[in-house]
Amino acid sequence: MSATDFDPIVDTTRRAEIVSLLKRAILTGKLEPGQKLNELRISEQMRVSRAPLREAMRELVQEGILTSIPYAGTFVIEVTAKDIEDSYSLNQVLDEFAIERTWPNRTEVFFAELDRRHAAVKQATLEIDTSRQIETALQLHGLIYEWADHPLLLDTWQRLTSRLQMYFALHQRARNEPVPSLDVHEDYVRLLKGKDMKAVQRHAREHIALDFEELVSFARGLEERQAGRKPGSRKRTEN
Amino acid sequence: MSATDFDPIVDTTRRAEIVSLLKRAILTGKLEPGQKLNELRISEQMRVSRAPLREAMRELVQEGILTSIPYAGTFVIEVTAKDIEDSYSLNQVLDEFAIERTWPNRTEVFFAELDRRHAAVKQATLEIDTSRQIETALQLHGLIYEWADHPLLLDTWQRLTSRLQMYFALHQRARNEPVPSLDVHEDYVRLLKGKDMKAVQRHAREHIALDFEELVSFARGLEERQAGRKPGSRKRTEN
DNA sequence: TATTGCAATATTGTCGACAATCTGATTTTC
DNA sequence: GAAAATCAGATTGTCGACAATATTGCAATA
Repeated sequence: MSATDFDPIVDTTRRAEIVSLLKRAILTGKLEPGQKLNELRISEQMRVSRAPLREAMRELVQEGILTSIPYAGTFVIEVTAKDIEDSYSLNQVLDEFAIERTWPNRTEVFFAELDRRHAAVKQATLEIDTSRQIETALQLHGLIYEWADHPLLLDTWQRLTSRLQMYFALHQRARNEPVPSLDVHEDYVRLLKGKDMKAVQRHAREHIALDFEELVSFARGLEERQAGRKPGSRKRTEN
Repeated sequence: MSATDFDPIVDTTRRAEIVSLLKRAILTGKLEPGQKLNELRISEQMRVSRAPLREAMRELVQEGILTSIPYAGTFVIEVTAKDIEDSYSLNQVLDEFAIERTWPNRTEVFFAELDRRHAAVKQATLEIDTSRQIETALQLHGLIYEWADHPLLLDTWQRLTSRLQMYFALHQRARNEPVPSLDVHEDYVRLLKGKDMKAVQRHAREHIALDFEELVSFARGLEERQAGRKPGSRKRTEN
């Protein structure tokens, strides 16, 4: 090994750029659920041809945040209360597993990173940009997946995270307040540093349940409003 | 609602066609791990332009069975023993959850389908085409996911299944025998019809463990042989 | 009036060609 | 002779144009 370790060069292809732009737009709620993505318009706005845009969209379809109907269009996924419930229940299962796997890997570096991310969460609560709060909270949460030494699990969770981030952003956008539960992180971090693995698992189960409670009821409200103007199943065409 | 319910029209786009062709080729082992996919060659063989082919490849990259390096190429994923172990451990976790979710949904229709798939497995053992055995076994196994009423879980499992199918196919291709454990399915089906959910979960944990044991040791062998000629990290170039 | 048929338009799917990048061999330089 | 520079070939990434398909509005019809 050489004296210094270098990170791999960033792959700078238009496609990758487009992916992150689109993803950001979707996860922050700038592109609303159900909205159609007009290829020509977007490619013109981005000053890019449709080829890399379409490839990027294929990726996001497979990632689960877009859905495509041949010859009809590609749309941001709709969000139902059941979607959120499902994400929640799967998240519970994965969390428990991730904690189990990460448990023996908690080195000093781990704890340092844990503190760093926890601080970032607390910092974000002071900022104006509410989406930062979601982002930092999810990053704190993701630590147990990154240290699980289980790429497949990490990948699975990241896919799930995309949806979670979208749900939280939607909620935040509708009401103008962040999802509650901020001091819970204190307990979470403290438990992760402790010796009782089961306690962390229990805590993850319960504390996250709180956040979701709010989300689900929010989604139910959304659905009822949607159901009201459902007949016709309109598709929005803007951007 | 009309008198009869119609299924949606099949979407027949070249891209979708290509996806299933490529996927089949990879999952049956016709395309080997590490192998590079030459876009021009494949597009000519399929009599298709590179655009839909590339889009199809993007999907499979996201699906996790291809990996792409910008300006270098797209390759079939390599298979390490750890990959298989990880797939196995995640599968265990998901199985337990799927069984729990499916448990209350076991209607008569479920049992009928269970028997049908079990029969298909037994049928496949008689056939020459060994890949059918893998396919039917995985389909039997997938039933608990299809009946879990949890699209996200199903999606997650299907992604996992792609890998599993690939692993089994690799094993089968190297040695010329199927993975053992055929009568285990008898117990599995019987338990699924019973009243003890925990028993099914336990059984899933243990019986699947057997299959994987063989796979992992097989992969270890592969790795050692690869390690021997590793220096240079050669990439195969044939189709 | 509701439904069907048809034309016009918009949008997605696909193609062939060009540009950017990598790879490997050859030449140059020390 | 070995390392660096250069160049040709091959391959991937991107582009603009065309083909296939869906949608919309209006007229025709019962």
